[in-house]
Amino acid sequence: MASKEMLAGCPVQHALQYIGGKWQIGILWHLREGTLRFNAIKEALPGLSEKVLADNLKFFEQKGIVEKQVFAAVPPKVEYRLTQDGQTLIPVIEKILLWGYAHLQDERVQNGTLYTPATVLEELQYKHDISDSYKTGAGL
Amino acid sequence: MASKEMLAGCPVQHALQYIGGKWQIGILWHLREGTLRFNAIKEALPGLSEKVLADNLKFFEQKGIVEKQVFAAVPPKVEYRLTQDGQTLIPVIEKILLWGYAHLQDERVQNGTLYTPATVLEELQYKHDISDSYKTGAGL
DNA sequence: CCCTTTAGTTACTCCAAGGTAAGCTAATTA
DNA sequence: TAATTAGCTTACCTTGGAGTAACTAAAGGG
Repeated sequence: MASKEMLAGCPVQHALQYIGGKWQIGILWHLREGTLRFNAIKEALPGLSEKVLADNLKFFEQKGIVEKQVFAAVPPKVEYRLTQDGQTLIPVIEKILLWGYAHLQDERVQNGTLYTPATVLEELQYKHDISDSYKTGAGL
Repeated sequence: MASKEMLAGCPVQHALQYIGGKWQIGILWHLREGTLRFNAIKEALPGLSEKVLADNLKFFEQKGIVEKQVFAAVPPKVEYRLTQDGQTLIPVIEKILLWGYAHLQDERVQNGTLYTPATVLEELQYKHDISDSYKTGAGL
């Protein structure tokens, strides 16, 4: 994270440190509603390895985006939650997610992969598909 | 672009194809208000090489995000503009940019690098600094 | 005594995004 | 005749984000 050759002070490159990684948005998104244990995040994001998750959480913690709470127990229990600062990223991520979802549908419509009329989708999508999948985390 | 191992159908990874690259947001942002020639984009983004710009424009064109118009002339004249589809990314990018700008300021305030009271900034920033730098492209 | 559990760490590899530099075209200009 | 221009392409190299797998601690259960 935080590539060496970055234009200092560029808001784009700054923001990309937090949301440009393959799993960063997914991790933050799943933390949006509360506290999660390490394994809970991992299981919410199939394909995400322990190493990458640990790396990302360490980065977020160091940047004040995520808080870590360690319980003295064996086996270990560690909880992660967004800080107030971290919460500010959620509306940004929402926008990205909405675009991704909508554009994915458009692509399928043009491919003929999706056979539901686009007009129906436009009605449904924002009221049903998206809010549902946001709640369940499906597709993330 | 479009990494091989991508979870098919994941809206996050889909969106990151378009905004996750180091220069993608910058390129799209500078095209937001109209048509630009190849070199105009290049000069607007110091550090961006011709190869990377060409690669990105080719990707965007292929994906229907950007339109290319070639004029039969020597030396060549080529213009790029956002498609309607491409325009849908601008509000997303705006959100990212605003967050990046604000968070950058917060960082400086905490570092003591920035000596203007935060309360003053909150008033000014969204009405002056940001809209100005957006218009001039400063910091991109 | 060994297995399981959680939350990691360490060592290693890989690949593609990105950076660097040179070459190309063909008409115009000095 | 040589340089300049715009918009690329090609070849090459570097880097770091991400993937894989093995290893760890310490308590509790079978």
